[in-house]
Amino acid sequence: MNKIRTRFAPSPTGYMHIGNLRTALYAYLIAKKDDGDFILRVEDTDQGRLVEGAVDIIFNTLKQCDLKHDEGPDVGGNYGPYVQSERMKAGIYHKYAHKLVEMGKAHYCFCKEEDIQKQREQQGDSFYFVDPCKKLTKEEIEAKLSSNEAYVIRLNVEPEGTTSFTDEVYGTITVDNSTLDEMVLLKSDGFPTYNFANVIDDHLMEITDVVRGNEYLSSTPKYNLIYEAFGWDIPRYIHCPPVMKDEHQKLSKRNGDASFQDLLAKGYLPEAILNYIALLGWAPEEEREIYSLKELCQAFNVKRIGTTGAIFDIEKLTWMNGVYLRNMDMDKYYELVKPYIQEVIGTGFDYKLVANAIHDRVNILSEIKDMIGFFNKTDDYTADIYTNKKAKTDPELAKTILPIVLDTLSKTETFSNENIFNALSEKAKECGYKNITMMYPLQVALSGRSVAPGGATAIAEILGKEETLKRINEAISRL
RNA sequence: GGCCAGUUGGUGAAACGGUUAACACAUCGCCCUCUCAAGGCGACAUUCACGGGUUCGAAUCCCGUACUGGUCACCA
Repeated sequence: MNKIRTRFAPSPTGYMHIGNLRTALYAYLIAKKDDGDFILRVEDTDQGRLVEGAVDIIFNTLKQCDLKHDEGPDVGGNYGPYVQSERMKAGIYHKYAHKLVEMGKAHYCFCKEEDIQKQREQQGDSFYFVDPCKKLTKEEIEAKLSSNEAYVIRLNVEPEGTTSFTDEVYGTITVDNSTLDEMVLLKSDGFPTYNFANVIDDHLMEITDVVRGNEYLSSTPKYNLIYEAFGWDIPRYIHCPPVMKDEHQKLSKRNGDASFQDLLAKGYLPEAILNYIALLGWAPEEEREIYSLKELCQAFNVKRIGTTGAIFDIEKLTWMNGVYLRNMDMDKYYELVKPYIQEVIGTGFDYKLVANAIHDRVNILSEIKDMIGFFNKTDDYTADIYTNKKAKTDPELAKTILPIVLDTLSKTETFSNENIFNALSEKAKECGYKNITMMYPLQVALSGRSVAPGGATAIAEILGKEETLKRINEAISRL
């Protein structure tokens, strides 16, 4: 069996959105599952729609996701992407288009846009373009060519019969040839159409498995006609269901929907994003959802790709991101979280202790900011937040509790979480309070919040004895 | 409009003719607990878009209807 070769073939027209990335992921996984090759090819044949920097975004996104491609032109010792506009300069597409004309499988067309429009108006809904240029004699064509008349090259298609192909996901699909038009292969600006360049390159690059979005499902027979015209083998097709924004709309860059870059900026991890999107439209055999890229390579199976659009659910991604953060090696976690913590509280506090305090509650990195703001300065609050059902506390009780806490802590020598906790628990027992009745007012005094990360004693440790006592005093004076 | 495809809970989904219709997110309870989380436990689709068939038996097979999406470019 030939080595599996897949490719990701985006056009550089903007940001990389999640649906795109998932297609890249699937292409990668399909190749890597069988130790095959993954290729990156930029399809920039529409010069009008190019977006500055889009190639870099694609390139960097794949890099950040660790979706490495296996070959490409040499760029400073690394593999760059194949770029179709570069390949065009070498005359590849031009050559193959003209070869098809020689073979009698394609023809020159000199029609203007108005000519086609006219037919469209005459025929109405059941429009099928009949190209008058097909009847041109050799001499007429030569004459037009030598007078530099603009032309395109169109594939010859007989409108009789049917064409069918088998997609690995959607099964066998048959269409009427009368629905297939004589598509343009080479545009009048000399560029190949996407369809044509795509087929030529897939063949030349020996792509065995074409992985792409299901919007190409209905044009696949047209591609096959090109393969057949050349007498080339048709690849396996794997059309992926769309990733949706909601029930009706696909995820798109135009609406500013979740792009990979946006998610990164919000503090989602590439590994978590990849893991999550793998599950949109594909289901593993095992009852498990957390997979590293490597594990995904093993577990992936084309047969389990679904056929329905999947709605992108940021809540589940958020949960999964939290799982990654919690399961991560602690040193790695500290490094990751350090800049977010220090951005808010500077270097005055031990960032590792803060990191520990928020470890179980951070799902996305951008949440950290709001979580720890009170370390700098106690939040503004009103006394009514001392009222807590579970702790059975209220502002009145706080007036008696807080001085006890102050007294206890001022006598605590080694100001560690454990020591503080033990001292306070003991005191609580002595006074006949539940722990929480002591702890909750302390938390409020230190943070100004009814909800704070880590627990009151952990906060006290981080703040240090001096600051802790100061804040308790302030709190008492406010009551 | 023609053609192609899809339709299991709020969401991702499993099930390959016979199960109480898995599992996960979300939601809601309870437990644990120094708040919130995290963790543990439990609840949550009398039903698989609808209507007919086939079958002892259908979410699973067949037909029709409805709805949704895709596609009909010198865009990808």
